Amino acid sequence: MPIRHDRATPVYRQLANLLRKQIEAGELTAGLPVPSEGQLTGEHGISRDSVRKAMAVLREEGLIVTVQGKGSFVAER
Amino acid sequence: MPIRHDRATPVYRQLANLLRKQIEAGELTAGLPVPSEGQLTGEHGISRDSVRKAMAVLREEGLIVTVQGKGSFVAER
DNA sequence: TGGGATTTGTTCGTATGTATC
DNA sequence: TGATACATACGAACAAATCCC
Repeated sequence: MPIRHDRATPVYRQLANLLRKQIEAGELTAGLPVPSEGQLTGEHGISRDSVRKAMAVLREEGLIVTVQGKGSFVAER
Repeated sequence: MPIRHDRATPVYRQLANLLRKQIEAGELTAGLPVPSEGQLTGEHGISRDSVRKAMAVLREEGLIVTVQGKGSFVAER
């Protein structure tokens, strides 16, 4: 499901929802990296700003852990 | 002409324009290296980010070729 | 064999400006 | 007014390739 510029749900929330589903479905595995900011901006055609906001949401939910210079990783649970 | 932080033309575009002129004027010769990222950041007082964006522009224009660990070189034509 | 220096490649961190809704 | 979104710009850390001694 592509991300839309629709006024109902912000782009960054759509991405956060998408990634959350992939984590819960096990498509993104604990300990392994989530696609990088660059990857996600390219894949979805959105700005880095929106990607980072989405990651911030997941980080606050405890679903990912982020390390400067390395990437974001699916949290162990 | 020094590079300015002016909002009309981004820093990285200014540098791309500058280097393009030097290539077209033959001041930077085919097969020889373009100044390194470190050189360009120092000379112009701009960030590596901006330098790399400028190089990306010239690379897409086919004016330079870049090799990791070696540098960027003026393309043969 | 090894290590150090240089250079580009990749990643996240932060801030600012602009535009839109 | 505030939230959203994009672009620009600077920093910082880490990774990989190349070169030389």
